[in-house]
Amino acid sequence: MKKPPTLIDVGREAGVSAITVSRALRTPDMVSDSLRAKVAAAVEKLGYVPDTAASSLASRRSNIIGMIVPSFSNIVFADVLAGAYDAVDGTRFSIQIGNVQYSALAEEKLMPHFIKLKPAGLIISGTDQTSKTTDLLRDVPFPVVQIMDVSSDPIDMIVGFSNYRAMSEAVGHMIEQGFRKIGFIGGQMDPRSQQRLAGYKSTMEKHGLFDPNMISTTTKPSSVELGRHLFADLLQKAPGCDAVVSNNDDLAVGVLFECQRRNIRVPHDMGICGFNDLGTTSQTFPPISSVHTPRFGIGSKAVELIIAALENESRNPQKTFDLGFELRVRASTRHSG
Amino acid sequence: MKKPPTLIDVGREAGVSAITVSRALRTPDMVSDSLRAKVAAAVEKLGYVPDTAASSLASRRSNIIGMIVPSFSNIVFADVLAGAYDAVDGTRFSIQIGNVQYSALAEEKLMPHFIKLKPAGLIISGTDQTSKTTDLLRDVPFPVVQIMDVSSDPIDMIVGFSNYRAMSEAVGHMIEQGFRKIGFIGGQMDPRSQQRLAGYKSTMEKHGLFDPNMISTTTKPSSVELGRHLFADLLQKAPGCDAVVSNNDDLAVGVLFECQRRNIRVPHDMGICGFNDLGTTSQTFPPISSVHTPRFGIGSKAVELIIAALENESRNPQKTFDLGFELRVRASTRHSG
DNA sequence: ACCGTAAATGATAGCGCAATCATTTGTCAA
DNA sequence: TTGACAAATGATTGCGCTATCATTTACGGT
Repeated sequence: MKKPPTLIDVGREAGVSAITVSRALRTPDMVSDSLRAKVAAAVEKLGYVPDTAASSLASRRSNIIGMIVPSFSNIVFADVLAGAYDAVDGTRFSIQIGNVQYSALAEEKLMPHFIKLKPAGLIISGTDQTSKTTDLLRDVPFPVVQIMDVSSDPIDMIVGFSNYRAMSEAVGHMIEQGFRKIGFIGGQMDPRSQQRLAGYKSTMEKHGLFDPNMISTTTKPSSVELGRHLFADLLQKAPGCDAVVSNNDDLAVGVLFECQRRNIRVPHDMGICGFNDLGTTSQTFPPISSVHTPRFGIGSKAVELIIAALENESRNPQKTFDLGFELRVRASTRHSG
Repeated sequence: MKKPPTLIDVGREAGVSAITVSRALRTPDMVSDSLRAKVAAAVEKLGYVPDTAASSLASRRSNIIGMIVPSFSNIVFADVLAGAYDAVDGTRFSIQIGNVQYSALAEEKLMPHFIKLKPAGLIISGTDQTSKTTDLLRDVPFPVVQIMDVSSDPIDMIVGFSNYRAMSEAVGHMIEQGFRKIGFIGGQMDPRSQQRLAGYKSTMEKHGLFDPNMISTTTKPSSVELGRHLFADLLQKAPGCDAVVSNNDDLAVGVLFECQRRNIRVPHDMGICGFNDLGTTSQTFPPISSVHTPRFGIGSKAVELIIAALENESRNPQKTFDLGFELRVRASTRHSG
């Protein structure tokens, strides 16, 4: 294990000083063409790789983009992560993930450590941070992007869609299709899911259809199995149910399976609408309607905003980026047609 | 934005020197009880958080555990990540994830950067690194754990299960149940999936049942939709098929949906067996048999091995950790019974 | 040729911490 | 009480890089 080369070694190889090499690598248009070529050759020959720790220490900033996700088991965040990683690919940035398991308190505890990384930017989920977290983040010298939601008062920037309107539209569609006793089931009732529930509630109320017995939720993590149980629970509390909307696709798939088991015909006897459009719902028999959400795009957009904020002196004045949603109507909610 | 406190500030607050504070925090049993208490109070009062960049630079090592995964979209790795994050929780270690999209070449390119982090350890998937990657990793001053496989010749340590034996057992079970024309479908045919295919092939051959027409694979990412297509393809190539095994659960779920659509009765007309037991297969109607794999356990064990290797001077001589698998027999393969 | 200016490169110092070596304090046997 | 030794604490230095300031070189107008 001989010692890896430093800037000094590269400089010696190229016949220049270390600081010049540093410049050639970080700000290539500030040096001459010939130098750039010499340095590139020396880097290649020696296999030089920069020391990020030393760089961070000296420059008082790192190329890490911090990303705090509530969970790995929810495939929703897998897509967001994929988008984020896609956007850093080929740049000098890298991503550091923190997992806080849907706990705002865990997030608060994690925050000082992420801040101490002097990251290029930070991505966090939703708008329901603790006030301590919010206070910290409002005073931080790097861009902060909240994701998966929209808000008129973001900490800094926010990229997402309106959970409230998305669910409202889904419920409106089902009412239009002639469903009347539409139940709501929800797992992992985090703040975004609460907004979906609010959208459900207000739309039902607007049509004089709301009945609190038609709601069955839990804080347990969402899963196909949970969907079956919540649906069974719902049928017991509100036997006349003719449709279900859920706050996540896996619940909706569970409802379909339970219907198959009980010989409940979909959509004739029971309409089903999922949320997020995670891929399975389009493949079931019958296919299940769902609200498609731009998860990958949210991840990549969040990263792009951070990189852009760093490069442009004049920050983009736009703070809220609503990437929208799209109701994908499938057989499971075609009642009247 | 006043400057965050350093060890010197904490030392001043506690009435000792900076280096003593450093010791009190890193090696608490080398200092007196009273000092430990004083330092803890000062840290608390000032809100001191260590600077990882400075620490890494000075100590020539970091507390980062590198983890290279082939993909985020495959839920298999979400579980592994969850296990790994669970195991670092409460320790001084953190995880840095690299995503290489099933490309050994991308992995090779990423490797020098991960090594330059001077990580506490590195976790990589499978045993099919490029020879350059292997050479690099054999000469590295930190523990390396390969996961998702077993091998008699790991780079350093390996945690997983035998993909070959797992699939062999699944196929053996189906033969035992009276299925004869058992097809194999596979998406994302990475090296582990190739081993599963090999297990299928050898077991079929052993019983004189092998027919190359009953294999339908692709390198496209596994999904429910892909399962439907591969199954349709299989039925065309081998119309007499009476069962299917897949290299991943989502394919198996797709097969079930396609059977429902075509009015093929499961298991009467068609047996189905999945792989990984990702949660949905146990909930379908009928439930689908699958091979349960210890994904969470693999992630946590890999991290624990790295932490243990760092703490014990005498490294554990055991290098291979076979965490096993478990065939979960469900209705979809109960043919004879 | 000369100066002024811009472009290109260099020298120095310090980021915050831990490795290393040095010193002080405490403890106990004889 | 003293000396020997261990335990506890301190001083110095440098990890590899970049911020900052300083210097050299290039070049065009007069």
